[in-house]
Amino acid sequence: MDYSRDNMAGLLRSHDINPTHQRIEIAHALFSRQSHLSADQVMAIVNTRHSETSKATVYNTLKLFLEKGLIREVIVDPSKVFYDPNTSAHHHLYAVDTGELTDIDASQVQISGLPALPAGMVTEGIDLIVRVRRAN
Amino acid sequence: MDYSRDNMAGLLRSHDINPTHQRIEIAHALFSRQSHLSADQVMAIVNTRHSETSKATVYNTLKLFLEKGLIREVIVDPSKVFYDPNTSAHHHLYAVDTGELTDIDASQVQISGLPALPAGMVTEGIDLIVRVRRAN
DNA sequence: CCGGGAATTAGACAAAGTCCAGATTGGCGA
DNA sequence: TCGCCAATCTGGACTTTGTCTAATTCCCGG
Repeated sequence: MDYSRDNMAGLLRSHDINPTHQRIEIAHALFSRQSHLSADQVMAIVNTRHSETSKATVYNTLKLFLEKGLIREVIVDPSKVFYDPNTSAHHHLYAVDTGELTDIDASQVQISGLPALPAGMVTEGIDLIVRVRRAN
Repeated sequence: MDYSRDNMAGLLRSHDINPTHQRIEIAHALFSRQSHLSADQVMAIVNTRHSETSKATVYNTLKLFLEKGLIREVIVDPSKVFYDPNTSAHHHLYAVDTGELTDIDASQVQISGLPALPAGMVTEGIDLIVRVRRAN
């Protein structure tokens, strides 16, 4: 995959997002790493050289990417949300002591026996989180 | 089940927790309702008549109950943690628009095909969250 | 070059949760 | 019963994550 800045513009456009400088930088930070980042981490990466992007823009942009289905939100730690550039079906392995977050491919995993949804409700997503820690 | 205040003392003792006034009130709030409460909600319930328990104590006590295995933590909403007096195996159904959180009995649900854990790691728990919203 | 809507910004603000030093409590031995 | 001591509780300052707003900047079509 090509995650160069140049290609980010196309990616954004294909998701109906106006590609601006800041948005390209933020997309690049997430996609070139292919890892789970918090808003804080994204801000730090984007502003390494000199301050370029404000906090408000980082939060707004991440929310926009989320709405447009470009990235996913992973809620495993009460203190911060992680953003995941991998939107294909997958689950997560969370090391509670180190805070490390890894993907689990969903194609091997089967979940069966879930009860029917309450009437008038639709599933927005199913999150499966395996919490692990060092054996002592 | 008897979730009277009198019985809370025994419950706490059986989990190796010194039963104090405040701890009994907090346990009573959670267990008599059998529902998922946030720290804020616990504090509001405990202090309905007149202020009796400080914020610090509520947070400390919930953390203590958690360590001692008396309650569980449910992380579904980035803005607040819920505490669950039901520690038997079960999953959760989360209505993203209303914030309502319901239990899913785990006995009917099967999860298969999870990959082996990394060496030296043990599972602390598996959280399965079904996110739903109103169909439009 | 100009006007206007979209995007960005700094900084004030809000809410959840943590921390600390001092005050209170309650159980126990004398 | 009394006084002591460790455990517990407290108010309030503080931190962190995230939101909001009003003012500015950017960019594009004409």
